[in-house]
Amino acid sequence: MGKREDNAIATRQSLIEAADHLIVQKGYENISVDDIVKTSGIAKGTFYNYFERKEDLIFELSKEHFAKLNTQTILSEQDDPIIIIKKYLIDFMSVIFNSKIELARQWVRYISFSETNSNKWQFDVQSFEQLLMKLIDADKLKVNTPVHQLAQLFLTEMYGVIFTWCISPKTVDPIATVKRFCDLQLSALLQPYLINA
Amino acid sequence: MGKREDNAIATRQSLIEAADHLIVQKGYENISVDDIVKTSGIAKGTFYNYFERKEDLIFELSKEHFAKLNTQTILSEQDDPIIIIKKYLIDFMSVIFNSKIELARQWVRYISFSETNSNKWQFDVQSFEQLLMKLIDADKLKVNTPVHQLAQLFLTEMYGVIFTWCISPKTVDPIATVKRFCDLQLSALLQPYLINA
Amino acid sequence: MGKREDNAIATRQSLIEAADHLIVQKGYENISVDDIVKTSGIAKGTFYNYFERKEDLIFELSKEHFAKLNTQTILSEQDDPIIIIKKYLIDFMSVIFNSKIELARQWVRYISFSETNSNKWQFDVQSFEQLLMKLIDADKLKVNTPVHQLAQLFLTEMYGVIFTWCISPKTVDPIATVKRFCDLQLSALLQPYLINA
Amino acid sequence: MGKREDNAIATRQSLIEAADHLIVQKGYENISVDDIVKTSGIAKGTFYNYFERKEDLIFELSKEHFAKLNTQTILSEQDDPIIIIKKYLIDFMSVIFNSKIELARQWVRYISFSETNSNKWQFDVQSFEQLLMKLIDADKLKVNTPVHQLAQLFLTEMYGVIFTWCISPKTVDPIATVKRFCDLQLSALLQPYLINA
DNA sequence: TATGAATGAGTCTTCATTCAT
DNA sequence: AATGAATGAAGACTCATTCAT
Repeated sequence: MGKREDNAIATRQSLIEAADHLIVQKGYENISVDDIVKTSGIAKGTFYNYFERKEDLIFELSKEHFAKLNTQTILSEQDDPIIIIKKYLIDFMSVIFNSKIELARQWVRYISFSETNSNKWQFDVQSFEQLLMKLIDADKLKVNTPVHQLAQLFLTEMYGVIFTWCISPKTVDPIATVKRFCDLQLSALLQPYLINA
Repeated sequence: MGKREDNAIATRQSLIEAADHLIVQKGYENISVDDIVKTSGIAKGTFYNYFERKEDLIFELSKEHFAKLNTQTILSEQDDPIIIIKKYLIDFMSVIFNSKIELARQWVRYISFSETNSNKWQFDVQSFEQLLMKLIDADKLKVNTPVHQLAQLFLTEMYGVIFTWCISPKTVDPIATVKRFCDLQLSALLQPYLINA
Repeated sequence: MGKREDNAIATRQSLIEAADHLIVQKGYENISVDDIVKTSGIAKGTFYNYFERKEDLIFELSKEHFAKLNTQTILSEQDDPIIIIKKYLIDFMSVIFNSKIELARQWVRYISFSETNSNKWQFDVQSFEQLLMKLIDADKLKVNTPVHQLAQLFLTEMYGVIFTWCISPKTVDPIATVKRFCDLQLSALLQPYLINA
Repeated sequence: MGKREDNAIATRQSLIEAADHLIVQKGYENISVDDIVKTSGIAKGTFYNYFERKEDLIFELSKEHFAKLNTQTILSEQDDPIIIIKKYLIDFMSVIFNSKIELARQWVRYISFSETNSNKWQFDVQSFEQLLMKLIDADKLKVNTPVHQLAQLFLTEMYGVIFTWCISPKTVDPIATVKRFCDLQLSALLQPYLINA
């Protein structure tokens, strides 16, 4: 409501943005509260009015941060489910590819840090499951499609591409790899579950 | 005659083992030289007789770990190339699975840190290429098999499995995932290149 | 209203004073941040709120010391330029002599460390040049007096005295040496440029 | 006698030379026993067979080191004592000037470190006293010449020149300064003690 | 005598967190 | 709610010295 609340929200946002900015430059492990408050121009004490511990901001951040990497599930009006899925996967990879590789690396490092960071993975699997379920609802896939299994399988491939890209950006082209994956395997994998119009 | 030399080697080994032990418990970033020397019962100064900086030990460790994670390419006397490949991939994953998950996590974090660590990936791809070439030589695959492409594809999947396992060990079962991958996709992918006896 | 600011200034001053005190006792190279904070009763971390590195405090100190060592050029109402100059040189030396010898030593070591510390020397030469020029203006020295040359000559002698005093305080008496220098050489050196009333 | 003794002397010398070499590069305070033994290729333990403590070598070194800066008192067959003295002083300064300025700086820093290092100064004063006494013996100076006083006075000037050269090598030309000093003051100072042939 | 591994006190520096203003 | 000075534990690294071989 009031101006005060707005200011408070703005302050909080400043801190998050500063941290976000710093993470890309220095990596998760190497940002200090000092860095954050200096970058945001906010007093150190103020930081602790908003976050009980540094970790809290990091957690907050991961939500903000990886939201950027989330694909919008837009079910195109396309007919062919294979093309729909291919588009989805390419979009998914594009979002990551278009971010800087450093961001992707930080993400890999962060996400593999501990089980508490598995949200993104869970979320991605669920999103893909939803896509498949929409396709089922739209009578484009059979009701017995093993939604969860396929989602895991596809996402595993996606994560593998991201990972190997981080490892060897010169020899791995993420988008091309996804395209190849789709062309080589998609129809084979989905064949049993397709409903032919 | 090498009592002193033996002791020296033992000391060095103690340090490495202590570090190795601690990494599994606390993770890469959270082990201190103090921890290491206390665990190994060696004086702090001694540490620096063996490693110029803490990083050097970490590097040393990574090398050991990488070595551990290398699969022996043993071409079994099996007939069916699909079974041979499946066995190879399962062996590959078993080596990693049998190491502690913390070790795998450290490896993921380390390997994704920068391009300079891409050797393992290159090595793994090459190893798999060699397997495929052996199969070609043994007249089990056609000579036009796209060796490099397939190797990248399979290894990407493997790396994806490792990665997602690190992220979400409770929902991902690496060995089962590899088996499922093989069952669902191997024959489809290799079909065009199989030579039927 | 500046209670906090006042405290901060006091803290900073405590640190400087503690360091100053320690330097006299132990010498430049032998004081540690630990010593300083223990002496001043301030927490170690606080030190680094005020000085980015130990060196910075040392530099700060040098500035203070240099300031202390600067002689006030007060042109006395004396008639005889020789007496005026003698007084000036004795004053100059007294300032240094009255500081502890350790301080002088630190100064010698600091100032000779590199060219970047040559300000004090330049400043001293200029100050003496100004004295001579005032004497010219007051019609006590001829206008063709080689101001710069004489200034360098005299100051070289002064610096030599300080240096040898630091080396051998038992055999060198700085004030007496300056007096002797004046008595033996001043009239001879200035003779050509004196204006007799 | 034996080979053993020779070796021992050689080892000792190696250590001194290595330290000597390092001092010019890194300064008195910054050389470590480690540096010394690495440079000389001798084992660390061996160092302590020759010197009880690091300081002992430093002391040893100062003797060797500054011996280099000692002028050979060669009484030329010149007639005029003023010219003889001038030549001596210029030689004195040349030795220092011809060494690198860094060496001179180290020397200034070292020599001013504490009273224990006053040998060089004492030695220089005595050498000059000897010169003056030779001139008295040769009937070129009167027997009532204040040998010690003049020696101190001249050497103070010399040390002043060295010191200011270290401080401001760009504005101070040691040799020229000595020449100027001699030309301006030598005859005036010696006048009372000259014996005219 | 020569060796070099072992030692541990000591050094600088960082940083998350607290708290009086 | 905002501030920023104060804190002290913890970290990496150095180095003169000892001592068993």
